[in-house]
Amino acid sequence: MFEQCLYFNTTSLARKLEREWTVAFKPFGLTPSQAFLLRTILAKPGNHQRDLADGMNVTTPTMSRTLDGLSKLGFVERRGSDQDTRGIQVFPTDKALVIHDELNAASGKVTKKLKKLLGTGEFDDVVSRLKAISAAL
Amino acid sequence: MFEQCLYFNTTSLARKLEREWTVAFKPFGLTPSQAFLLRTILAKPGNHQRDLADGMNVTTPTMSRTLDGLSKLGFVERRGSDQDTRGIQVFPTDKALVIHDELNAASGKVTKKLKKLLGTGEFDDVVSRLKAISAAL
DNA sequence: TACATATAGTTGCATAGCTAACAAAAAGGA
DNA sequence: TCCTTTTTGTTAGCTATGCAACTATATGTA
Repeated sequence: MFEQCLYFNTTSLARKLEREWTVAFKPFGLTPSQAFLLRTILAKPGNHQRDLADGMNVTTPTMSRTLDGLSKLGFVERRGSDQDTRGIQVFPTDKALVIHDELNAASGKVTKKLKKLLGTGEFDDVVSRLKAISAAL
Repeated sequence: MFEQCLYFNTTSLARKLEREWTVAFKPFGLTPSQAFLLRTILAKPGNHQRDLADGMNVTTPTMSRTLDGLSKLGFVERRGSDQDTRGIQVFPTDKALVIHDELNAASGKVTKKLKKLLGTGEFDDVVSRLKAISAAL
């Protein structure tokens, strides 16, 4: 029915990938959204929520709530910004630092598996095209 | 950070497309999920919920609740199957038949816009690849 | 300075999606 | 036939996501 629909095929694939990554991050007690956000925070501590939201392409309410979750789990800490008292900077806790490498390793494992399944060339090519489409929208 | 990640780019694009299609179906009072499901039901009335769930690549609880929504809006009707009394067949109501053409027209309009933006060749190529990846997973 | 506008975050309320647990009916086998 | 297993749907409870509305602070301008 929707074989040629970009929306249908994109969202459908997104659900399949979501299931794949859910399994990968389960040992950490993290959902894919939480895990990817945490990886971003670990890679660059001190980002403002606004920038995190832009970077992950979600709205600020979504970012606010995902951070609530990570905060409750003890993986991140929010501190008021010095430069702009409206803004809030986000930092990883020690608990997050401990799993940093394992988290990246788990991610790398899934990517490797998918690349093997699809072929590295095909994998990279599709990702590039997806990025190009996102940029065009 | 996740420039080369299939999951990240797919889900990110999915969110952007979701926003695009949300606007398109708003005049009908339908969300994209509801609208695509309704189009499926209009195209082939009498499908069982199980088959609809498989076709849309969602779980049965999700299908059940999306149908609850369409049912509450008066667009679909559920009838117990004769062959298998466990099963439930789904039919469009007259209210749905009335908007059938407009719904497809609205969808076609968005697709046309996206094809123009991305180029028809690129569009079709990406969709084919997404389908291939879905099939491989 | 004072007021209007813009920006950062949160909260309320909605849908979409999942897993787990359940009820009911069908299918299969001893 | 009777019992086990499988299948179909629903319900409960969770996260993810969005929009609208709100608070608080910053910025820009008269």
